[in-house]
Amino acid sequence: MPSSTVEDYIKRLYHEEQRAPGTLVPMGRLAEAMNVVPGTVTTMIKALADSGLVYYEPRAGVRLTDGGRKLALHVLRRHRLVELFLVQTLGFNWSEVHDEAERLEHTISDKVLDKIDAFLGFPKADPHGSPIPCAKGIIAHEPTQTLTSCVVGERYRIARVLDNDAQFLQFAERNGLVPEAHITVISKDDYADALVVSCHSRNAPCTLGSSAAARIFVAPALLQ
Amino acid sequence: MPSSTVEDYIKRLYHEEQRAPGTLVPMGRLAEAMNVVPGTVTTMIKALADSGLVYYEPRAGVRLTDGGRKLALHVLRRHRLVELFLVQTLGFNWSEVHDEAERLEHTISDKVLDKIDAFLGFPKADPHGSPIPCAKGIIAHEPTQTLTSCVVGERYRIARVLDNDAQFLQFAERNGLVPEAHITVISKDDYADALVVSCHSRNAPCTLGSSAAARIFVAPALLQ
DNA sequence: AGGCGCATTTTGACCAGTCAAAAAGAAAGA
DNA sequence: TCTTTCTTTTTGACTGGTCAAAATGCGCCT
Repeated sequence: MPSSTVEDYIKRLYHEEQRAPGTLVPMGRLAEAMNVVPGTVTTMIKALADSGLVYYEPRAGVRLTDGGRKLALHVLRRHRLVELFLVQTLGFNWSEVHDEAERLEHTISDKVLDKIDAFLGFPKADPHGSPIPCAKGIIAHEPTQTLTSCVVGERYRIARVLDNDAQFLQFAERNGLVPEAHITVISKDDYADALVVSCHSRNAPCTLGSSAAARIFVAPALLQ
Repeated sequence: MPSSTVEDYIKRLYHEEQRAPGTLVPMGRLAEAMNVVPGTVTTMIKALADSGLVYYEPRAGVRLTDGGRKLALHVLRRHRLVELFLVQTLGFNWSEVHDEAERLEHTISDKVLDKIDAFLGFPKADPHGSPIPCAKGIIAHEPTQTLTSCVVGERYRIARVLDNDAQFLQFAERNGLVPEAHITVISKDDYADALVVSCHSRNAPCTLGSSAAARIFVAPALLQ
């Protein structure tokens, strides 16, 4: 059984890989993501490489092996099912559940996980729109286009909102920026580093800085 | 925040104290309960004494302080609410949930715990009949009489079945020996170390050895 | 009182995970 | 090519929790 520390490294590494697919993740980046000093990462990654979860190229970086990816998706599945469960069944707000899930994802057994999955009706996505990997470790395509690269005037559908900042999630909810909402970018100002987005079924448009806009992923609008 | 190891020591100590109220728990007994060697317990108990959770008398034994008891009851509350939740909401059998709860009890936050408590309607007891401490750390009186000390021929109500052995729980369930069931001890044979118990609302009586009988706690029968 | 047996404590060691700080590589500029 | 700078690795140390085995203390029996 991998320790919860190991699971955390693997999960982080998965996330960092997503941000720049096909490249090795540098140790420094992983250290920052894990909130430890670089030396600690070097030590840990060597151990993970020995146990076959990652491919490690000294002084270049690190990448998940197939086994590592499988573990990452398993952790992600637990995380996202727990998040949805907390929101759907226990009535939590979507901004509160990330930290809770961060701890619970390491202690939920497969047996409990399967019961939760069935109880929720085998859901496809968590409350933030992130796809839930299935038990076999297959995950739906995660959208890659964010608000920052939207064409002004086009209609889009919000697919996913990054969940690691509770404050931002509260802001997003207040402004109707939630999965499945349809929106249009009204204007974009590259110099001010900001854009104005109008949420269909809302009156007041709202303004986002680019780092906030980058947290919102979009997909093509549904017809009509 | 106490580590989950600390919580485990405190919880075990609470259980051992229950078995012989008012006396110091010897280190050896705690070592056995925790499944570690005695030296480990000595080290750990010294640390717990330093942090004020236990009173430690060298070479005599150890006992919870008020602070320690409060923590123990908090852990117990988590354990029992989780057990009930797993049975009631996720459809687990009462024999499966002990081990799951054993891990989850250390990662459930107060926030989640309160939600579960409300979701279940502020229950008073877990699926095995053990009382659930309230949020303030007050626990209902746990019954002390077991099947072994029942008067032959008298009617009793099963109050609680110890939950630490899944096999036994399955056996108990098969024979109707569950909380709130009314039973009568039909005969007792001290030399054979066994007794025969008849379960009201069942046809066939069943035979229990004394160590099994000691796992079943009874209370006065409800009137007719 | 003297010694025996048993529970307990001490000692030294280990593993996982971490940090601080020194050492080593690599890349890039002059 | 030489030097500077930045990242990465190494080294030594520490914490929490554990074990094995030796040392200690206590009660009890004769």
